[in-house]
Amino acid sequence: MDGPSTQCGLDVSLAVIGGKWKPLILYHLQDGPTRFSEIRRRVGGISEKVLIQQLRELVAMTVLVRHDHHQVPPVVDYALTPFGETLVEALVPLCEWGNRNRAEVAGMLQRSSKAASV
Amino acid sequence: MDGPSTQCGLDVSLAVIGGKWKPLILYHLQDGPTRFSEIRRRVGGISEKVLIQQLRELVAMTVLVRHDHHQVPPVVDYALTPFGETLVEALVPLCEWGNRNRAEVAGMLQRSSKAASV
DNA sequence: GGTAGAACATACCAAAAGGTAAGCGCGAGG
DNA sequence: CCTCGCGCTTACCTTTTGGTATGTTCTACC
Repeated sequence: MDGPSTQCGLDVSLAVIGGKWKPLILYHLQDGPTRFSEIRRRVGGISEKVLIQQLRELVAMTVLVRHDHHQVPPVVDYALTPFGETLVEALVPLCEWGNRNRAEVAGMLQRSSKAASV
Repeated sequence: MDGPSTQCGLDVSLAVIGGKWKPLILYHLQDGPTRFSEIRRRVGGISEKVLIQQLRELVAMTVLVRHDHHQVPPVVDYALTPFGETLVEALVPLCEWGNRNRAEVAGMLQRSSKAASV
């Protein structure tokens, strides 16, 4: 039942980084292992529920590893796996594209009255 | 009101290629101007309503141009703009990543019982 | 005449994604 | 003792997204 859409790898990537937050989360994990609350602060605007959800999914895809320090109060951090790092690298051009065209895109979003805080 | 998420360009890119279909559509337009019905066939699995919707948005973002041949029955085609081509280029690594890891990711999706026709 | 196909529009619906709010066990700090 | 913060969980609700079904205009084909 493979549809004709199975020729390009984008469907695969989208299955991994789909959603509003995953790419952002990965981006903010580039500097090494990061604690849950720190990720939350860095990403900004994401709710705890959604963040955990996304982190779990990324861990399930072996893009991240969760490290529980077994302390109380809880100390847990998340880090990119080598596999995850290859993903982040594939994400870089898109990130740069975004930076290059931030102003332009922001302007367009405004004009189509879909204004956001971009 | 800029949140801390405004440092990386991914939010901008996501604003343009967000959604389940846009990256696929762009991919399938690489070979030049393509007619509506042909895009639909190539992408596969997308409904007319959604395709038109996505195409309109991409046109609004000046990623695509719509060319109406003013014929009846209707003949219309869509093509990447130079701007759109830069986007597609930024998408290439992600596409390659997907192809390299198709099997692995497919396996993981299965194991997490989220099976799809990937 | 009936049908098919082009490129849409429109109304309505279901599913998914995301958001809000509350609470939990527990230790540190006031 | 009260509260805060940690890393979650749960229940519930709203928004977004995508999908289905149908209709439209017109031409070509059988």
